[in-house]
Amino acid sequence: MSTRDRIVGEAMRLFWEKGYASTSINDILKAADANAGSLYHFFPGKQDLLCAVLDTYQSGIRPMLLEPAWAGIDDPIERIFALLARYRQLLIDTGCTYGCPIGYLALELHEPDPVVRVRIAANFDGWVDAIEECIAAARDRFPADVDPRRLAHFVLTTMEGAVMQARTYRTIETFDQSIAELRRYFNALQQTAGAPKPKGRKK
Amino acid sequence: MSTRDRIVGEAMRLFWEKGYASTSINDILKAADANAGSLYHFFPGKQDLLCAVLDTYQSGIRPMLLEPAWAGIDDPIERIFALLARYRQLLIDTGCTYGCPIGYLALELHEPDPVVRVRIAANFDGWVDAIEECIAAARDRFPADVDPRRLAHFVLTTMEGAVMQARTYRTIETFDQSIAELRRYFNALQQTAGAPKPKGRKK
DNA sequence: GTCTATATACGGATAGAC
DNA sequence: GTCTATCCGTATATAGAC
Repeated sequence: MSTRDRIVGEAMRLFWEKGYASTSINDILKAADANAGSLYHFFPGKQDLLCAVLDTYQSGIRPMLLEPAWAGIDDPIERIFALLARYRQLLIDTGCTYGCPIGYLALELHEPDPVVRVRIAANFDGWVDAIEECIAAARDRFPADVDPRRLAHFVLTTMEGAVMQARTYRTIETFDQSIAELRRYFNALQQTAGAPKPKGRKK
Repeated sequence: MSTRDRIVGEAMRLFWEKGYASTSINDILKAADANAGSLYHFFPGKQDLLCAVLDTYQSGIRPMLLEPAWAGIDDPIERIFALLARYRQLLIDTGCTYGCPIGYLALELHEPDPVVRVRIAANFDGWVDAIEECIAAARDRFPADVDPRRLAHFVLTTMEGAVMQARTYRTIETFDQSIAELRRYFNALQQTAGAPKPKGRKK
């Protein structure tokens, strides 16, 4: 594994565990067993390293996040909740301390440089894209006026808000309850899908 | 206005605008037109000042947040959405940069001292209490198996998640859409309230 | 591309006169 | 309770040999 990859990987882990501001260049160097000269050879500064981390997250959404979460699950709606269950497991594994690394950075960096902000937004977009695909695949279970992308953003809203509370209360309870409410919302939407529009239903 | 109050007030503003870590003691001193000696006369350290800020937020929930938001609004469910509209206005007024100061701190402080974390949780609790009261006041509009506190936490979940996205995308659109989905969920719950439990309905 | 030593600034916190 | 000067650690970043 190259020095560059080690630096990016350890930075990714440390930004997640300690936050961006609280992680010093020295922390990263020690964890990656590298020297300052190496880091500044690859990156002009700390922020550029952050950009590399965010790019790595983005390109990892499908192979590292979605594919493991969706293995063996075919129903598109169940895939949504399987993804949310991954975040639940992440919280459980860390004593409800670490949740979504992107959401964390999104709030920690108050007025980030545009180069950083667009990358955070791109990560959210990639996540929402995946949820939207699931909803679109189950399109005929929902009322016609349900907007798949809007609903997908709402799933992200729920996940991030639920993670925030789990972290604050250091308990999985509020997370589970928020996901349960989201599930109930999905059920309610699907129940009302058939009745109001009995026109042109396929098959 | 006392020096102490000026220090707490400016710290509150700066923590909100720049974050806790990025706000230096010197920033606060300059903004409050005070000296280091004064600050350390009132507070042992920066974290104690943060605690004072969080206590101020908590005691201000009703007079500073709920009462203005609820002025002239009697319907308990409309009160919930009126409160959410306050956060919307906050985002609008700041170019979608600053949202809920508590949620911000909740994610910025990764592993905060227990003294800090319990104060963040207390702020969330106070907020959820208010929402729960609204839902409880409209209890008979919802199905019997709706848990008012659980649903109240879900409102907080939605608000915080929606604010996070508004900040990231620098647009009010995703915020509005998330609130619209929450409204739709509330409507769906209320529509199903009458039918499944026609027993002992009052009046 | 890797290493050590270091420049330079700023952080939180303190001392002690007034 | 207020003020100035300052300690001391750590931060990001750089210089320059290898």
